[in-house]
Amino acid sequence: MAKIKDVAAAAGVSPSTVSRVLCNGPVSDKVRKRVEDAMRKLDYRPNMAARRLRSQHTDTIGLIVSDIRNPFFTAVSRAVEDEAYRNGMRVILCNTDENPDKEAMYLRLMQEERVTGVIFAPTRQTVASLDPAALGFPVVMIDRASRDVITDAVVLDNRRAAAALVDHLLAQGYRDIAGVFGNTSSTGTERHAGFAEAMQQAGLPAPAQFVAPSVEAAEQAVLAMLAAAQRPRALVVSNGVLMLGAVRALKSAGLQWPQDVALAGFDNDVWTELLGDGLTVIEQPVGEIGRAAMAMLLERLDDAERSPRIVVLQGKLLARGSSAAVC
Amino acid sequence: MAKIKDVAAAAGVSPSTVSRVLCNGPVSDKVRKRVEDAMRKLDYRPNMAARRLRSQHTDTIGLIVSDIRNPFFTAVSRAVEDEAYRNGMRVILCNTDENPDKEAMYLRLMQEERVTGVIFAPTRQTVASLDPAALGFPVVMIDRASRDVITDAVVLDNRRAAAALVDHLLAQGYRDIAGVFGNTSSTGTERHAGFAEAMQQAGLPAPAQFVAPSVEAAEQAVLAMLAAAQRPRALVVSNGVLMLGAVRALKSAGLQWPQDVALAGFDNDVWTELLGDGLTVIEQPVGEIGRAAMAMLLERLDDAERSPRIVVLQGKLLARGSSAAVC
DNA sequence: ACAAAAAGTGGGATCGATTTCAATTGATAG
DNA sequence: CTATCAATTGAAATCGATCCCACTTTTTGT
Repeated sequence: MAKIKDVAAAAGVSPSTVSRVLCNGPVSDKVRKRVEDAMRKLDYRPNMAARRLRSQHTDTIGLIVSDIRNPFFTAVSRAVEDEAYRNGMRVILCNTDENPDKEAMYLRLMQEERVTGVIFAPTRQTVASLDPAALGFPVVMIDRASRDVITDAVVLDNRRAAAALVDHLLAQGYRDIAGVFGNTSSTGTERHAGFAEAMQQAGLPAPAQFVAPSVEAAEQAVLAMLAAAQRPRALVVSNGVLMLGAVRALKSAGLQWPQDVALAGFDNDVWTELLGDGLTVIEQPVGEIGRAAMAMLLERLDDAERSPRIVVLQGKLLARGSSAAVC
Repeated sequence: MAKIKDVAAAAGVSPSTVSRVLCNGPVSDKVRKRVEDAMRKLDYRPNMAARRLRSQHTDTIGLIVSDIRNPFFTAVSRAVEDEAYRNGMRVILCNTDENPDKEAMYLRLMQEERVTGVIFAPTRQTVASLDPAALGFPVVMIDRASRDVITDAVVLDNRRAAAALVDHLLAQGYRDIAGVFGNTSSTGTERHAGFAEAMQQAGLPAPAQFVAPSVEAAEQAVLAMLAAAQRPRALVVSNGVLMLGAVRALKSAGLQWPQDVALAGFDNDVWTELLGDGLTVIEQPVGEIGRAAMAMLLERLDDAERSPRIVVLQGKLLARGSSAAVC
């Protein structure tokens, strides 16, 4: 494979000059053309490892999420990658399965890669123990954020969104409402807070379950809730993955929604509108979240000193059949 | 940030020796421990760019798919990444949107990265024009493959699977069966072939539509088919994305399945089992596809000379309500 | 106990680019 | 026509590791 020296020789210039046309340095048009021709002729491909080593910037960002199969993260990832490539950067994607050990390992990996920055959806545990300053690269958190702001972050207004679901259910006439929340992320905590607050404001108890963030865990939990002495009349579910579990539980218990149990949750996954008359959900602006995260990262790279900020985006309530008022 | 020289100095050894403990070279236990302590003390992180440049292997693979948001590719990606990280390799993910220009651009990028290998789901157009030998790295195709084998590949037995769907529908008593297929990938072509063959064997006409691989395109096409003078009694749909379009079309046309139109397709996406009594689909072994692709790549790296092979995996027919016999 | 083989270690070249600095060329002004 | 300055270009150092080779130390066999 041709290297820069070969191109230089073929074009009758020095390697420095070739490098300059590569980096858009000052080169006369005549020479530039000659060099570009030589590159084409030799089918030259600059060696990224060499460039990165010498130039000390990798133009690579890390994207660390729990599981790319979660449609929320799938959509965010796609947006992040589009933005990244548009800005000439590469993306390294990591799945942590909400496992703090994997998170630590991938953060370490990011250091070895000397990434320009990282977009990260951390577990609560990691967020509590993380020292972003020691990492050596800026971090933008997504979906989840630390209580006391230390890094940039892009999150949904989770409390408000959860409260909106509750208010909607109340308006539809439901009273016995229970909640199911993920137990590993701050998102679950926040949504629970919004749920509890809204219920309290209505003078109602706010029974809630915290479960592992998997379909199976949610299914089990919801099955148990449905089998309880007095089953809730409506369910608020903290995210799309758990919602899938809830739907499975209802189906296997032979229950209908909203007739037997109303449903409302998060994430406008493609299938939610197809089920019966649709599931009522808070739609998250997934594309915008990814783009905003990438934009914040770029701004941070421009100005390392500016104080960390949190972008809070609003969800959109899509009221559908699963929370319809029962006659 | 500490470099290898600093570690060497701190441990009182030469850089060569530090490198040896990094690469599991021959080092006495005593010295190894001293070096590891120094690494810890200095919080040393090897510079990947430097290692890659010097060692001439990047331990990086490219994964080029049309869209990570397609659940099929999401699942395959996850499997590929798990395997890759298990083998100490990194993954660069690229979305091409079935666009040959983007495919070419990403392949070029892979060359610049000097990737160890690439796992690639190409469009028909690219597969036809691709010269794998000129790329400089091995390619394993997934989901799609060239007619005349030039590279390793992992694919589904598409003809058989499509035929299985047809046979199933026939067995359920359906006769007027139409097909909807993607027009950019060999997968669509193959599945159509299986569909047409099976229909022909039954002495039936095999009306088929080829559409762009998007939900919207499928929705439009199916709407048109449903509005036609004599609408088909059953639909075979070539993949999960198109199936979503078909379902939307049926819904918006106010038609029920299987009462008005039976449905059968590909990809056991989570939601397919939740819709009514479930959608009949061919389940692809998505995890296995990813793992097999990664395994083939590793084997190829071991032995560049062995002749290319294609791994053909079988799909599994999940007969559900959408293709039930109507009384 | 001694020769031969193996294991461990260090020195210095090297991977392929960018960057710094100095040199050259060309343009402009006086 | 020459002095000045800006625009191009080249030479050589450098990024941070690995690898080859030579040298020293230890182990093994007899």
